Amino acid sequence: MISNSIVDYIILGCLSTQPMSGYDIKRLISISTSLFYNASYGSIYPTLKKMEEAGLVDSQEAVENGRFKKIYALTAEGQREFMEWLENPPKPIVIKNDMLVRLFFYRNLPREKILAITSAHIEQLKAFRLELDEIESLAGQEADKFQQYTLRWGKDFYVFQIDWYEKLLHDLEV
Amino acid sequence: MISNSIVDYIILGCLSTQPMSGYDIKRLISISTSLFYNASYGSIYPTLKKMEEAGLVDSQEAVENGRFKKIYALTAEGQREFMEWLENPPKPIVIKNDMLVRLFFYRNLPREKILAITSAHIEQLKAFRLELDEIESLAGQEADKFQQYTLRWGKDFYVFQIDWYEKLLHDLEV
DNA sequence: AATATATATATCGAAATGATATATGGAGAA
DNA sequence: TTCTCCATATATCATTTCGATATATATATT
Repeated sequence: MISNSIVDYIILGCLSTQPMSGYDIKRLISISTSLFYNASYGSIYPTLKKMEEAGLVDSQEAVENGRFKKIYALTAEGQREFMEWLENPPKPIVIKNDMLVRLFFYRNLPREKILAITSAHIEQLKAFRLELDEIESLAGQEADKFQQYTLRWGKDFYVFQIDWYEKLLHDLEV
Repeated sequence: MISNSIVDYIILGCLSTQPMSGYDIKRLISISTSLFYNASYGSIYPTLKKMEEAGLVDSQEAVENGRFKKIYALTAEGQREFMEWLENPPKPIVIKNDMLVRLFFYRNLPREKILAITSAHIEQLKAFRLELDEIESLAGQEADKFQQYTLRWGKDFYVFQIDWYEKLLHDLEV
């Protein structure tokens, strides 16, 4: 394999648990890694095709509930490639944080609008924080120790953000 | 303007301080927003061209230290567009966190390798945390209150991460 | 004089996103 | 019953973005 995109390895990792379809992978990602690494259909399906050509996965067409399904499974080569990747050190984090970009330029905005947007943002963060409890009750049962750690990270990160913006609000109000 | 990429508004925001070139914008981003929103030349130069065609910026060719330079400035329309954007609520955060993806799959990795990678990751985070002090001494003088807040966020976020992984390390060691 | 680094613009291939197209099965309402 | 809506499922398309590289000149270092 030439490319080394992280999405490749998320997909291999999903298949290391059990064989599944592209749709299943997308859904699994959305209730597990999407918080800290998401992937779209537009990257999952071409990646599966590419990795099948490279011999890292193989597919088997199946009919489930009358519906056509293409089940992908790890090959020995794919398993080897995944384990090799897992031993490597991680790349630095990449963030796209719209709220902080706006904050960076808020000198241009009247105070009351800043307060309103910040308050609304805190409510948004609290809602996302609560969604994680739902995800936990959905996926938490069969999650292993490490998967539970990453869920914990998500919760802690939202608490960090909520606290941070509440402190900002307090600073701006006095 | 049809597109609404955040990068468009980072560029407009940079130009709202003073007229500057694409290279200047890239450098300014790298010591300010890059931590929470980065942009490459491959997006800055085409965006400047697009926005000039849309009438949001205009350019003026100049020679500085014998070198050719294309200085972009905000138009009244660009200023208006930027202010309008600034009043809107932010989009949700997007993260690409390689370390957490790996952690998610660490059930497959021997314990001592997990400990080694985590320790190295903490050292990385500490180094990035220290780089922010350098950035502060570089850009901190002329930074306004809001720009200082975003720098503070960066520092707090790295401290959060360092604490979090140190706690993880402790959990895994006992 | 030679080499490396910083300034500066620009573009390219590869990858990712967000949206949409297509199609079927099942649930519930009219 | 039939109609509509939603979930399942695969796939692709236009647009955006990244990371790398090409090109060229000025300055600093050796």
